[in-house]
Order: sequence, then C-alpha cells, then structure tokens
Amino acid sequence: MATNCKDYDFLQIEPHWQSFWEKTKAFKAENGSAKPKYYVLDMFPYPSGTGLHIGHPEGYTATDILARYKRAKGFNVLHPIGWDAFGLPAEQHAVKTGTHPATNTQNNIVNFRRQIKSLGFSYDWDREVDTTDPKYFRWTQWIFLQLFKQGLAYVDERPVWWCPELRTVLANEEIVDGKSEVGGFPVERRNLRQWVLRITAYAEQLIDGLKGVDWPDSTKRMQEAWIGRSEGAEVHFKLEDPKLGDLKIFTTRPDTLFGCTYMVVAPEHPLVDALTVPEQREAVKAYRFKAASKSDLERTDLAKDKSGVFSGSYAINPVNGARIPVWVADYVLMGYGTGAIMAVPAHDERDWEFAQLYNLPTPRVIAAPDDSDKLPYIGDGKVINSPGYDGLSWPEAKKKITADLAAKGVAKGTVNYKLRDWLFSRQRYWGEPFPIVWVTEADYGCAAAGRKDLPAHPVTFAEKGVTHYALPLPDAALPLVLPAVQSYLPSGNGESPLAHETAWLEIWLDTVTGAASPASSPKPAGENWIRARRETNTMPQWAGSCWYYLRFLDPQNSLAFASPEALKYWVGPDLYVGGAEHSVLHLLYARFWHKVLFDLGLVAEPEPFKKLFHQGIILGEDGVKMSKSRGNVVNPDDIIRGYGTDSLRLYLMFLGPLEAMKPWNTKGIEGVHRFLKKIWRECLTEEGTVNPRLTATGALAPDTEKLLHETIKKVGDDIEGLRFNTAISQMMILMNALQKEPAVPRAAMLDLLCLLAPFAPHMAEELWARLGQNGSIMNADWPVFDAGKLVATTITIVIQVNGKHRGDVTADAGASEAELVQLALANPKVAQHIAGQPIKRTIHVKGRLINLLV
RNA sequence: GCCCGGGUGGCGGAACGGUAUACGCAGAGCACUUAAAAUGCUUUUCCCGUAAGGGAGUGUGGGUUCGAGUCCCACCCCGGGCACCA
Repeated sequence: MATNCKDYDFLQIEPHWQSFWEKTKAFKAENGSAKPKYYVLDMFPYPSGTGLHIGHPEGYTATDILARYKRAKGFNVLHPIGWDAFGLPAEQHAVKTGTHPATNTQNNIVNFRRQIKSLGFSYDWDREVDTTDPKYFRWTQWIFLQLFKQGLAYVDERPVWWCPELRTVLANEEIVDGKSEVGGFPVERRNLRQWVLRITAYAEQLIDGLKGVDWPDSTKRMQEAWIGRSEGAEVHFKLEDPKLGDLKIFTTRPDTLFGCTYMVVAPEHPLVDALTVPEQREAVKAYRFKAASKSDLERTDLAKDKSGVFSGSYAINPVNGARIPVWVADYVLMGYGTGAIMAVPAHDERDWEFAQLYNLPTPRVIAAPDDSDKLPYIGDGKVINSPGYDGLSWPEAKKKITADLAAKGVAKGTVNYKLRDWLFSRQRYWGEPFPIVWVTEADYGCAAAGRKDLPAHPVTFAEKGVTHYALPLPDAALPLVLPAVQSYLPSGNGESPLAHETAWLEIWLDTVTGAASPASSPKPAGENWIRARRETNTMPQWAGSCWYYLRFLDPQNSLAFASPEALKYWVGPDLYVGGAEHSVLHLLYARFWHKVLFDLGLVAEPEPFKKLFHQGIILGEDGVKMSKSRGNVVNPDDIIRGYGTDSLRLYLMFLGPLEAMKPWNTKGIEGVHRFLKKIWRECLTEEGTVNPRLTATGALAPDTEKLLHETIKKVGDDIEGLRFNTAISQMMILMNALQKEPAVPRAAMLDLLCLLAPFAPHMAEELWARLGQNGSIMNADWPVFDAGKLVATTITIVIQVNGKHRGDVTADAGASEAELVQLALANPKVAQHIAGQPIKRTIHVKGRLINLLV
C-alpha cells in the first residue's frame, strides 16, 4: 500500500496517500453514528483569482490536526469545507471580460480545491458546498423569506456611494481616497431604495448571548462595543414656539440636565427647516450644504474642529424652565439616538469645545471629589447647582431626575444602541436574487387572502405616488436563479444589471405555484395570475455565509436546509477557527440569523458557535503584511514543491502560538523538514528497508521511557489547547532522545508516528505501512500514556541560598525535606555560600527546590 | 482620544509565582568526504577572568514575596481595532 521510495520522497508519498484517502473516503462523517460527535469548522474561503494565501493553510492545518486527533480518540468527526463564492471580484471580472461570473468562480474553485487537496486536509468532500449553487442558495432565499415573514425585513431609502461618472453604486472598498477606485472619479452620497434587516430587534439577545460562549474576550468586547448598548433617558424639550412641538433628545446623563445651556440638532434633522428663523436661513442652508457634501473621510479629518450655526430658535429646559438656544452642528449624527442632543459643556468634551468656540455658558453641575475646578469634568462626583438634587451621587440623580420628568410626561428611561439595522441589498448581479416581487395593493390583497405566513404589516415602497407591495414568492418557486444578462454593467439608474432583463423582470406570476411568464405575452389562463415586477437587488455576500455551518450537517437535503435529525445529532460546530477580521460583521450577522432560526424552533441552541478561535496573521519575511505590491507573498504551492505538505503544515504550526502574528521565515522550514527526515531515517535504511535499530522487543532506558509517556501526555494536552508549537517541540525532544538510544523498540516508534499523524499525516501513513502495520494509521487509536511511568524515581532538586540558585542535588523522589537539606549542605558550593551561618528558614517546593535562608 | 494585544538571546519563540532563554533557525568549530551537499558531535545572553569561578540580565522605575518574565502601581515603546455615539 505504501510507496517503495528509498529516501523521503514527499513528492511521491503525499499524492499517493491523498488519493488513498480519497478512494477510501477516509474522512466521511456519519450522520447519526453511535460515536460521540465532534464538529470542527473553518471559515470557508472566498475563492479569489489569486489562489490560496498562506494564511488559509495556517488555520486549516490547526483544525485538521484537531479533526484527526479527535478521530483517533474515537469521535465521529465532521470536518467540512466549501466556497463563499458570491462577491464583488467575480462581478468586476465579469464587467471587464464579459464572461459570466459563474465561469470565473468555477475556475477559481477548481484551483482552490486543487490547492486545498494538495495540503492533505481531512475534509469530508462529499459535503462540499458552494454558496452560488442554486441548490444551496435556494435555502439562503428560504431563510430570507422566514425573516421577511417575521417582519424582520423592510425597505427604506438609504444613502449609498454613487459615482455619477460610472453611473453606478460603489462599495466602500471600491472607493480610494474619496474617489472611485476605477478611474478616480468623484463620488457622492445618494439615497436608494434598499432592503434592510431588523438586526436591532435582536440587539439585547446578541449582547446577552455573548456571556455563554467560549470566545476570545477581545472579540466579545468588540461585538459588545459594536452593539453599543447605553442606558439613559429620552427627554422632551418644549420649543419656545409652541407650533413646533417638542425636540426629543437622548442622553445618558439626565443628572446633568441643569448644566444644559444649549441644544444641537444634526444638519439632517427633520426639524431643521422649521427651527430656522428667517434671519438665519441663509447661514443654516449654507452649513447644511457644506455638511452634506462632506465625505466620511473629510469628516474624520476634521474630527477636532467643531463647527455649527445657530438656528435662531430656543427651547425650554424641562428641569428649570431656562430658555436655551438650538444650534445645528455636524458633530451630532442623525443615525444615533434622536439626532438631537442636549449640550452640557461643563461635563462633555465635545460640548465643551463647541461652547468655547461660540462663547456659550458652561455652568458646573457635578463636583469633582478633589474640588478641582478644571472643566470639562467627565468623572464621578456629587451633583451641585441643581435645586432639589444637590448632594446626590450622579447615578442617584440620574434615576431621580428621570423619574420626576417621567411623572410629568416629558421623559422616559430608554436604552439606546449604536447598532443600526443591516443594509441587506446590493445593486449587483452576482448575488442571490431576492425571492420577492412587487405588486399593486389590490393584487397583494388577493394573493394574501389565503395566506397566513405574510408579515403582520405589508412591506411597501412608495414611488412617484404609487405604493408597491412586496409579495414573497411561494416556496415552490425557489430557487429563484439569476437570468443570463447581456451586460454585467449596472443599469445606470442605480438598479442592478437585472433591471435590463425585461422578460425576467416584468412577469405574470401564479401566486400559488410560483410559475412565471413574461408580461409581454398574454396573461395565462387561470385564477392566480397577477402582474408583478421582480426585485432587482441581490443579497450581499454575507447572506450565504450566515448559515453555511448548518448546511454542512445535511448538504444534499432538498426538503429542508438540514433535516431535524441531522440538526439534532450535530447541533453545531464545537470549534470554529478563522481570522479576527470577522470579529464583528460575519460573526454578528450569523448569530442574528441563527437566533431567528432558534426562535422559529428550527435549531436547538440559541448560539451558533460555542467555541471560537482566531488564528494570527502570517507576515512576510520582512515582518510586514504580505501583499503583492511588496512582493513578499509566500505561495503554498512553491513550498509544497520544495519541502512537501507535511513540512509546510508542521512549520506553520511550529512558527509560534496559533493566535500570534508572526513573520514567515523560509530558513525556518528547513528545521522541521530536517526533523521529518530524521524520523524517516530512524525508521528506514538508505535502501528503504526497516532500520535494524528498531527492535521487536526490548525496552527504552527508563529516562527515555518516561520521556515517551510525557510526550504522549503533552502532545494530547497541547492539541486540545491549540498549542501546536509546543506539541511539536516536545516531539522533537523525544526524537532527539530516541536517536541517542542504542536501539529503539518498534512499539515506541509507532507511538511517535501516531502522535505525529495529525501534524504530518502523509509521512505517518507511509512509515506506518513500511513498518509493517496493517491498514491506515488513521484507524489507529491515540496512544495512551501510563501515569505511573511519568513519576520519576530520582529527581534533581535546585538548591537556593537566599533565593539565589547555588547548585543542585540529585535525590530519591521520596526524600524528605530534612534529607534534602542534608544533601544540600553537603554540596560544596552551597556550603560556601552559607559560610557557616545559621539557617533561619527552609522553603521546600516538593520535587523542585530547597531555598535556604540565612 | 478610547478599547484590546504585546515588549524575553543575532532571529521565531519556551517557561503551574520556583534552574530564564526549551525547541527550531542563524553563526562558529570539529568529524565523515578527494571535495561539496547531507549527516553527526561540540559551542554561542552579556560583563570580568587563561580557567575555576563571580557578577548582571526578560522595555523603564517602584512595590508585594523566601523567590517575579509571570502578581500590583506608574511610565515608555510597538502592533491591532474603533472613533464627533450624546
């Protein structure tokens, strides 16, 4: 079964075993097996045109080691892979070349699959998924419909980047220095009709759920900050002109209300026009215009320079009746809170800066504990200058003021989130089409009559005085596939290229069967046909990756995204490994979808990813991020050709802690490659026959025997703890010791091969077979260490005098403290440092050291 | 500015509060070889010393402790993320 190469010919060995695994389906995961299950998941890659980056095999090797280790420990392991294949680059390629993005995507997938297979990962290839496959995205569309039916999807005008020159919407990453990446044309914000998902409805659950998961703290904190929960109050300020009604603000510090000397509304605030008095009209108009034309970049550049303009109107402070001016300023954002604030310059840095600039009063209402009078003061303290509340701590005052104002009906305690609803549509071709059509109110009414699964409130959109109703396609119409198009260029009016495909777009729809017929042909016979226009937006790339971990459980299922049995058996990933760049978006979106599915009773657990780990970035040899432009990119194909996959895998893991950011070093791979060659030579002679040093019987020297058992223990522990670098160095230590033995029992070498197998599986298979073992090493049990062998009979004890290392003694493991002290005193160097002084105290750390204090 | 990580030999990095620098790379020397490669052996934190030995040493300064790379306080530097969030 093995090859018969004489020396370590990895170019022959590795493909040999890869095809062996493939033929025997060695890594097939069984749904419903009686064995305990273990599901270890990688973040599936976007198959880019440039091929695999060295960072991919880093994380993938880590999970592969775990998968192989768990199999050896008797688990039924699910270790799958697939392709997150919708996305911008394929679309850009299509625009440039005119070839269908699917063609380009499939080419890239073929290349990625070849590269990943050449790394020998133990994926169950029968479960491969591709988000662009209609059999897959049928369920992406289906899940979207569940959200839609729950009232979690709606349509709204949202600003996007628009390039007038290219007549297209641009993604953030297509804009460089405020210009379009292609052509360098100016871009502007423009409102377009967009699908939005109500992720904010899950804000509280998304924060709560973080408590129970085993994730890096930094990632949890990042998500928490992103959701940005803050408790405060919504306070209504009466405007002086009663016609204008109230100005609502959100504040986290109602305790500072007496310090409020002015108010600010965002330039986009709907009340700005009404608030502006005639004398200020010109100034406000100019200011709004300026603010609107600012790009995000300019805004952040100007972060420190506050600016604003007085509206001319006044509001009344509800706590003391004070008349305070209302300003318009762009340091207040329409997207957070109510788009208006009460300004308390004495206790807020931004308000302070603004008040200094425009000479607004800054009365102090919180005293510093040290009585310092420095302003602005942000810290804790007692409330002052606030009649009725003086002397309270600020949290007490916050509660009391909110309650008092609430009693008057002008405030209520509220919770605010930074999290915004998720903009879920793209004006692109290469994405999942929305399974939605737009119909008239009357047709919606007819279609809805018999259905109980529509949202409580219809999703509508008004355009040129006509209200369109969003009608979901029946399940029978899924998947809704992309039509062929003449051009991948956007329509020019902000819609996707799909807007040109009239025959696909404008249809007669049978609302029961989902059948469609072009609107240009006569209306088909039958009761359920209505006139409809398809949605031209497509879903963002995130959609497919929001639930792929569930599809792996049952990837061929055509009746459900996964069967209840499969969901019950596997539940979800036990370990999820991927880059920290997904700390927020992907991991938050997927959690959101999962929670919706959980609320619908479709999945068993409220959180999708129990345990998460981020692999670090591998830097170029120059210590800088790898990039084409720097020419420091390492191509895995080259390394495999030069050293083999086993060496590459071993080196990636040996480089340093998995989570650390670490530079690549081509010289370094020599080290692990030598280690593998050393094992080869220990097993086989130059003729490729079994090395006579390996004996059928016989024992190792006691120290080496102990080291073997220590190594079995440490490698297992380290794999479980994802500390692969130290596992490898331990195997190197064992190998160095075996090499120095006069002879090595075959059994000991086989144990080492089993330990090595998850790391360097091809070599392990080859040597396992060449040493005469039957079957694949993948079916061998993980070695068991003998705890009794870990205990040393003699130990070396460090002797310290006054905490300084002065020598060491070898003693019987059971030696008492008194015996050890005797031995220590007998040591000439120790005696020299004690110099006859009396010993005041002895500290004995069992098995480690004796510290003598004189 | 805020929030996270980090600062250990020439380099990547080890080190339950208990011998700092495991393992690997790189360097030096030796053996094998006609030679080279490969391989094996020895050696390499710094300072003083021929040596034996002694002293210093984990970014800086303090502290806790019999004992600190590890715990606490302050500071410096590097990396990453977020940023007018009321």
